[in-house]
Amino acid sequence: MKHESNPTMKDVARESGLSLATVSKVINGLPVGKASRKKVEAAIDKLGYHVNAYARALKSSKTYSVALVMPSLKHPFFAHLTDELTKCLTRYGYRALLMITNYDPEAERKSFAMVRTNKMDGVIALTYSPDLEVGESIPIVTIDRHLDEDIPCVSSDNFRGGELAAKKLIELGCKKLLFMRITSRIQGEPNKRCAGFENICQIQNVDYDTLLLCDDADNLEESVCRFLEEHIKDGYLVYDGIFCNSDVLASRVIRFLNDKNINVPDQVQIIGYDGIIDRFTDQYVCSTIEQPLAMMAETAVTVLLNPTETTLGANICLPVRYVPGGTTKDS
Amino acid sequence: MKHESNPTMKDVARESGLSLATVSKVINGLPVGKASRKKVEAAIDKLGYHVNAYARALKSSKTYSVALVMPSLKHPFFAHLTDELTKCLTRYGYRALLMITNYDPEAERKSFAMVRTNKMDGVIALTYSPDLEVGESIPIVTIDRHLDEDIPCVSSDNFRGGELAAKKLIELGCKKLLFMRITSRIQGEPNKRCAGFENICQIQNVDYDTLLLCDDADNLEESVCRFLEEHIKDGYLVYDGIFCNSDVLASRVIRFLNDKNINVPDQVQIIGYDGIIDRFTDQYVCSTIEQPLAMMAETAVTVLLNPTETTLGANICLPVRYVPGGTTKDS
DNA sequence: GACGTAAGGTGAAACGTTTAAAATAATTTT
DNA sequence: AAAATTATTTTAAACGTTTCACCTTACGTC
Repeated sequence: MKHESNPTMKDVARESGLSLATVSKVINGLPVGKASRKKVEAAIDKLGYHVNAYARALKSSKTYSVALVMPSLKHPFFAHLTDELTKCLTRYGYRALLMITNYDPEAERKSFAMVRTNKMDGVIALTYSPDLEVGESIPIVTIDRHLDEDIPCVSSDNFRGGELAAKKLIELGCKKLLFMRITSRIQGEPNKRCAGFENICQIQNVDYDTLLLCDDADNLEESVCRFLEEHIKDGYLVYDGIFCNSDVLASRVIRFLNDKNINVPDQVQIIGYDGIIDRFTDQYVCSTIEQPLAMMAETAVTVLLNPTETTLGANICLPVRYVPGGTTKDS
Repeated sequence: MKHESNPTMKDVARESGLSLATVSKVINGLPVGKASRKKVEAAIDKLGYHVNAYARALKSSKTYSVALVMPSLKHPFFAHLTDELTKCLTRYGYRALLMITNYDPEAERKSFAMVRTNKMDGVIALTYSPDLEVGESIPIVTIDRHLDEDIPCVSSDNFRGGELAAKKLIELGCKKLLFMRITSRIQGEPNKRCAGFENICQIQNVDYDTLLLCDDADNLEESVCRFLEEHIKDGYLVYDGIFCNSDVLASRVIRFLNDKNINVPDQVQIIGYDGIIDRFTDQYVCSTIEQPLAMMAETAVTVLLNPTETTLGANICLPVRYVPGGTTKDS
C-alpha cells in the first residue's frame, strides 16, 4: 500500500474492481452504470484521488489554461483588468498563467514562445512591441491593439470616448481645448481617442491643440511640466479644457496646476480616460471617460474561448461613458 | 510530411537521423557528441520544434509552475506584490498561475485543490480562511499569515512597524494616540502591528486607544466615520496621532478629517502601513511604514524553491522603514 | 592484434490519462 | 428459448517526454 505518492486512476480502478476506462468515464461524466459509478466514487473518496492535469492535457491536448500577457500590474488599469480576466477565466473553468513583460519587447516575445511550449489554449495579450510574431494555431485575443487581420481585438470605444470628452468640455463652456497623450511606437486603438476629440472640435468649430509627449518615462514628468509652463500667460493657462489620454496623466497635470495655483475646475477643466477608482479614496481620480473593464474582460474571454466567423479579426469596441469626478464644473 | 500539428521529438529524431534518447539529451543539455549535437540542433531549427511542457511534466513530475493565490488585484498592495512575485518566478524559470479568491474561503479551498490537481511545484498564498487544509506534499509559502507549523511565512516586520509608528508619532509631539485596524477572523502576522504599537506607548507612558473595526466591507466606511465623529470635541479630535493598519484605511481617515476641516498634520498626524506609491501622483499616499515588497517577493520565491531545515516553518520578517508622506509634521 | 575501457548512442519502458474498437452482460423481441 | 438489440464494461493503443540499462564504436594499452 503506497502512501506517499498521489493515487492514480489505476489505483482507483484496482480499489473499485473496475477497469481504467470505466474510472475515466466516471471522472469525465460520461454514461456509466449506476452501480459502477457509485463504486468508483467511493474509491475516489477513499483514496483521495485527484486527476493529474498534465497527463490529461498531454492526451487530450486541451490544457484549460490561458496566458495573460500584461506589461505590469503596478498600473491600476492593468491590475484591475487582470483581476477581472482571471476571475472570468476561473468561472469558465480555465486557469490563468500570468506573464509580466515590463513593456519589454524581448519579454513579450518570450511570453509568446512560452505559450507555444505550454500548448496553451489561448492568449490574451496587451503588448507594446511593434512587430510581434504570433504563433501559428493558438487563439489570441488582444486588448487595445489590433495586431493582425486574423486576431480579434477588444477595446473600449476610443473614438467615441474622445468625442464624449470634447463634447463635455465644450458643453461646460471651454473655449480652447488641449488633448494630451503619450506617443507610442505602435498603432494601437487608444490612438483613436485623438481622432474622436478632433472630430468634435472641428464640427463645433472650437479651437484646440494636441500634444504628443515622448513616451520615455523618465522625461515624461519634465515634458509635461515644461509644456504647461510654456503655456502659462499672466498666471493663466492658455487652455481652459484639457482631455488627457489617461487618468494617470490627468493626475500629473492636476498636480502641476495645483502647484502653480491654477484652480481646477474653475480655471481649467480636466477629463481623463480609464475610469479607475482609487482604492485609497474609493472615488474617481478625476472626471473621466470610463472603460467597461469587467465587460471587456468577459468579452475577451468569451471571444477567445468561442471564436466564430464573426469575431475573427474583429475589432470589438465596448461602450464608454463619461463620469464627473471633481475636475470639471459639473461635479 | 505533416505540417499542421507541431513537430515532436520523434520528428526531430527522424530528421537528424539520431535516436529519441539522443535528441532528449541535446534538449536537456546532457553530454552528447559534438557532431550529434550539431545535427540535432539543425533539425530543431529546421522543424521549429518546441518541447511540450505537459509531456515533460508528466514524465519528470516537475512542472515549473507555481500558484499565486491572492484575494484581489484591486488593492494596490496585492497588485504590486503579485507583480513582483510573477517577475521573480519568471526570472527563476517558473510560470505563475494566478488565482483570485475575492477573500472567499470556498474559492481559497478550490485554489488549493487545483494546486494539487495540477501537481504544481508550489504555492505562494495570501489567504483569509481560518481553517485551510493544505495539501500533503506540495511546498507552500504564505505571506503575512502563519498557517501551520511546517509552513514558512514571509511578512514584513509588523511588530517593529508598530513600534516605529508609535515612536515617530511620539517624537513628533503627539500626546494621545489611536491605533485603528480592521479585525480579521484569522490570526495573521499583521496583527502584531498593534502589539508593537502598544509596547512603545506603554514604555514611553503615552496615552493611547486601539480601535478594532468590524471587517464587513459595507459598514467599514460608516464605522470609521461614526467612531471619529464621536471623538470630536469642540471641533477637535481627541487624538492627535493616529496609526492606521493600512494606507487605505489611513486615506479614508484623512478624507474624513478633511471633510470636518480638521487639519492634517497640524491638528492630527497620521501614519499608515504598506508604503504603496500611488500611480496617479507617484507619491506616497501618506506618511507610512513601508513594506519591502520586492524583497518579500524574492524571499517568498527563493524559500519556496529551496526549502531548507532552517526555513521550514520559519517566520521570516523583513525589515520595514518609516517614510514621511505629508501627513506628519516631518514631511 | 586481442583486450579493457570510456564515451557516445540506442531501445524500450515508464509517466497518468483518453478513447476508439472490441467484448461482455443485460434486456427485448419473436 | 434462441436471436437480436441495447447497455455496459474492458482492452489496448496512443499522447510526447525522460531515463535506465544496454549496445556500439573507437582508442590507447600491453
